[in-house]
Amino acid sequence: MPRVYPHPTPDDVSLAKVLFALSDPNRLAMVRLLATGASVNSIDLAPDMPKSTLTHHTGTLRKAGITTTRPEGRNCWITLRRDLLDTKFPGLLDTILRQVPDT
Amino acid sequence: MPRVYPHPTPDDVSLAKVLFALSDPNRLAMVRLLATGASVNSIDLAPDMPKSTLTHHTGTLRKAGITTTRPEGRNCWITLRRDLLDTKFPGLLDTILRQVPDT
DNA sequence: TTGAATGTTCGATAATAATCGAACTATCAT
DNA sequence: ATGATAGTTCGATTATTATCGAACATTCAA
Repeated sequence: MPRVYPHPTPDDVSLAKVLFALSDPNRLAMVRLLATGASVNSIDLAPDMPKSTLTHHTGTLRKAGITTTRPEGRNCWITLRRDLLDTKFPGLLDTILRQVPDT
Repeated sequence: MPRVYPHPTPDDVSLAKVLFALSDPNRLAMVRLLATGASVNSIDLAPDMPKSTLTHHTGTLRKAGITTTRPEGRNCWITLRRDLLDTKFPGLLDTILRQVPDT
């Protein structure tokens, strides 16, 4: 049975959950790596993070509506849901990605 | 001894903490009430909330750099730190306040 | 088919946060 | 002074989240 990753529909995406997901430094760093729009192998989002912790964070981002997860072989390709986020929360992503990582 | 409310300097305000503070529905609702820029009596930010819980949330917003708290008599006047937020995270507040409360 | 690699799930634990009553301080009105 | 009011602090409890090892499933390479 292949792996399946549910993604919330736009109506199910709430601002509070998006903000919460982005408020974790680990996840914020992941989102920055996805800023170009390219698909990134999940393992490259946090190479030094324990596997189960990585799964936790990628799942949090996905369930919040921030990312898509596409399985391919043994890997997961992660992308930003820019279209959804820009439509639903115009400017939010741009504002957040404009920040330098530390601030 | 009069009450004193420490406010973080701009350099001490981090995006992650701001996002976290805003990710709570109660606090997000408070920020919406402050959107006009007017000072709001703290009690009016959540009239039905227990006092100690209200103190907790107003303190979280203040320590995150989102609001100012100015004591006057027995009351506290709360304002949005729009200047700081717009300078440090341009567009963030506008984006968030543009949203309808439920989404 | 065997073994290695990737990711998930489960379970336990630690850390953090939310909630709120009670006691307290400060302030104001009378 | 006395009492009422607003807000804080403290402490306890509950809820949520983060972390991560171990066992497991899936996929791929040899």
